[in-house]
Amino acid sequence: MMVEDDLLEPERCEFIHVHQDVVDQVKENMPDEETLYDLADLFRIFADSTRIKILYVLFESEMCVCDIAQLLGMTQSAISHQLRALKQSKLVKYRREGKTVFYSLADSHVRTILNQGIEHVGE
Amino acid sequence: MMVEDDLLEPERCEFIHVHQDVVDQVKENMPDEETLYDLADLFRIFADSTRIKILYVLFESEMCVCDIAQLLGMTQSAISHQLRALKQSKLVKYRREGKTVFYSLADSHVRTILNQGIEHVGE
DNA sequence: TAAACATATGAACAATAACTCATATGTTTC
DNA sequence: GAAACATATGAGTTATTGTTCATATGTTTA
Repeated sequence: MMVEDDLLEPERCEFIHVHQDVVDQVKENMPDEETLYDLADLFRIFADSTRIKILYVLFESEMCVCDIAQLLGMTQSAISHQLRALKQSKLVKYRREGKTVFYSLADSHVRTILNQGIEHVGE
Repeated sequence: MMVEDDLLEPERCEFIHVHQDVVDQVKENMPDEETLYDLADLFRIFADSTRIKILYVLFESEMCVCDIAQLLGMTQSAISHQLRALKQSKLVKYRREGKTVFYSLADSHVRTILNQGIEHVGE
């Protein structure tokens, strides 16, 4: 009739081996769940080569959607969708000038993050 | 009989507006395709909160798979799969001691990248 | 060598996401 | 106001991925 608890978690070992103070340190320094999800969402933006290309383009100059599409050899629609993602993550900002919308980098962390990435992959 | 070329690319504007020297700068500073894919692959590893948690855990101490699973309240299998991804990206390294495998951080860039991310999301 | 334990991994499933296509919105010019 | 242009966006399709489940591999001890 009674179901044993340990039967429900068969894949984890029973005891933790590291010292309690390490466990405490981990819990103290671990960001809260919400921050962790925000972090993952942010890095997901960098996890696509099209978006990385757009960021590299914007390193040089602010630019309209049309020019970015031309430069990267992609459709206006595809670029616009990706700019939306970059905008939502506050990595780029924009200003309108007549029919044209100019995008530019919004954040100084972008360069550092990409540079550290480049260093890691070894280029 | 002949199909016009411009009918095949209806979504891009015809001309590029920025000056040629900007175009040249972009092409000069843009990493090559392979590097861009490697970069995207690297950031894809950071794009998951489970893997970020594992990295934060390893900030404190090297640790066995079992302890990481316990600490994060997840199955051994799930953690092992993610450690594999982290290993393949050379973000963690491991050493075997009897039945136990200890994982630790392999790269100093990890902290910088995560710290910049934290700063960006504003914590 | 058998049993117990720690870890790794293949397959399946559900969820997410990039691009395309079609179309809508916003702005300027005639 | 209509036409032309620049940009944005919803829906659909295909591809990718995180977790679970079952099981395999590797190590120690009896």
